Amino acid sequence: MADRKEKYYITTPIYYVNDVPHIGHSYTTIAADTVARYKRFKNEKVFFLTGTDEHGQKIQKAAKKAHITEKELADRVVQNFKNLWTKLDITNDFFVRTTDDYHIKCVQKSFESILKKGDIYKDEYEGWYCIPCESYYSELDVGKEHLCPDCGRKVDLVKEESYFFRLSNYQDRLLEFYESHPDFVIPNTRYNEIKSFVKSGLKDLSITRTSFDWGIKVPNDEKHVVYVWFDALLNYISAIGCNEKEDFNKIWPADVHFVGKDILRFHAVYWPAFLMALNLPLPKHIVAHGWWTVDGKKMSKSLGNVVNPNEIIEKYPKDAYRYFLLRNVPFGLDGDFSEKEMIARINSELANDLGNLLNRSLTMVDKYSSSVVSKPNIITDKSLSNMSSEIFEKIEKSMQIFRFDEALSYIFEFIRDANKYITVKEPWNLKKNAKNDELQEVLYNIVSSLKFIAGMLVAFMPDTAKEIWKQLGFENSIENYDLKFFTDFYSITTLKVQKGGVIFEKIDEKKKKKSAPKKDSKTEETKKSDKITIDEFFNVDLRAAKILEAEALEKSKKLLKLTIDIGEENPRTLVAGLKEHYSAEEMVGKTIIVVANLKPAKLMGIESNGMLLAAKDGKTVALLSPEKDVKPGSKIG
RNA sequence: GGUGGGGUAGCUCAGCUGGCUAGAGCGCCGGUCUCAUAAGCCGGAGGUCGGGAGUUCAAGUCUCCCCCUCACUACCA
Repeated sequence: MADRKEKYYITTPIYYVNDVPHIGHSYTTIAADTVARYKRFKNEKVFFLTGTDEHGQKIQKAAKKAHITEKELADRVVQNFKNLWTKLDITNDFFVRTTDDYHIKCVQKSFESILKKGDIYKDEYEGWYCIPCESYYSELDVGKEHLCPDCGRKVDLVKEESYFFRLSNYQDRLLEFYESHPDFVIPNTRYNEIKSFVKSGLKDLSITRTSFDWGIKVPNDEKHVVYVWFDALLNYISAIGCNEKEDFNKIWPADVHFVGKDILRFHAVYWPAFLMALNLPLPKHIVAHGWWTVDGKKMSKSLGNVVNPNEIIEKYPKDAYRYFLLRNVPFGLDGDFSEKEMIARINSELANDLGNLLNRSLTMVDKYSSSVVSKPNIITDKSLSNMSSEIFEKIEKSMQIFRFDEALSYIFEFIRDANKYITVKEPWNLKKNAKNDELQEVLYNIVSSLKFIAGMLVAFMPDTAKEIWKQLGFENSIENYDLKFFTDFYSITTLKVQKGGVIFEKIDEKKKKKSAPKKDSKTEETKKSDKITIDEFFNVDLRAAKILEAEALEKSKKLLKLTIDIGEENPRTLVAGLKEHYSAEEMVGKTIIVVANLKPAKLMGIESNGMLLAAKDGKTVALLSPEKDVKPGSKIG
């Protein structure tokens, strides 16, 4: 069975269509695309999958709000993703949608098969339901006081018939598997996290719902709809034939599932368990990457700093964007996106080091050798050739562990070597002194280096590689050449170069100004949709409150217990997460502003009645307080 | 609180199983070539390698304690 596998199978997560594509989506997809291209470059057969997750309550809600059907909504958003992937030249072989027929059938079939086996069973799901949020939470989520983790309101205990997946049965097998496959989860710290999560115990998983119906119906029990992960994860097999078609075994198991760290658990715990239940082999690697911050800040809609890849690639070359994302962050860690840094890299690495190397080299070939280089009979200086083999080896190692940043740094190390070589050899002097043989060799070495560089870049910056290729004067496109043509440094016999334009323009900071108004208009948009009426505002009862006592809670990292006067008969107790910013002593006597009509919450065993207002700016937290003395209990508004 | 990472030049980070005067890239300063996108190349700038103690002939590199930070988890916003 295993022998039938023919293709390197690589996937991105399927993206939820309740969202517009942002830098994070593009990063995962570009990373996967890079591996796909790299494998193809090495003459391996590849199957590269991406797609969309289109079911669930959120979509149902959003569609209702927009007065369209769920499918119409999904169709619309899917197009956003597809368009972006086209623009980024993503080379996926297929695009899976969870609303496609084959997927629905696959989920139903898989469900039935596990049901038959006994690892799916019907029971009652007891969940805590928050009506306003329309969401279920576990006992753990809601805590002892049964409050919604999102809005803080009381949740109701709801019993609902549900099908469960017997995840608890798989705990030992999973742990065994992790032990014997230490590179199953990459990077290592994530591997440790997963292991300890599973060790701490697994509960059976509720995998159906009856409370909404935008989803895949459970066979023979149609009031149930398959819930999230059992639907979504199966895309990885539904897209390639669901263990039915001839080709399935040529592709499955997946070699790499690329995921963000937020959905690692589902891929590294649930998914292998589902596969075990289906008697299918497990994927080779789950590779989890970090988050992107923007200019050091967390990306969020409210900050209005969500990076839209479409806007970036309008302003900068697509390859520069790919390069920056892949180069700037060690895979697995969180990365920071800033246009300033991206411009710095474009200018110094792409324009100065690489672009200029191509440019100066071809100019010399034009000037000194009528645009033609040929392989000399004897090559005396093989330093660049030797370095290229070393570099390629290093790149290989880095790519095996998905360290794109390292791989790129090696390529650019070689680019610097080539620049150095030119400086040392001084072709202009060879020309002046009519040392033609030596000059020919030097030019040949340089052009061969560029050939090597183009090959190494093909996975990371496809456009750039192609452009270099064209300027080097190759008649066939770069994809037509075998790996050997690149690893064999002296594979060029003769070449007439076709010098073209500059491949990376230098960017001055002026470009940045253009982005400013764009950001503003975006913020306005979000503001518009978020506007509330005055009545809605006054639903919140804001009051001035005087702090009578304050006490730091010993066991808590963040919490202070405050006793406050808001003009009521008895003082109230309020617990606030301020310990890291204010000491208990300095709180006493202050007049602050609190939300008085918030439902009580129990924190560290103490009931908190209300919430105080504070301004947060990344690290700084500042309490709001009335500018003049007012009576405790004064209304704000 | 538990677990697992980190804390090394202004910035981003390399430094494997302990061993010559602690490295790279960027930024900065100075020099230099001229084929080139005022690019390239060379040199410099000097960082208590988080703090303290210990092991050793020898410690960013091992041990212990402490501080800070990040992730996961718990608890909780």
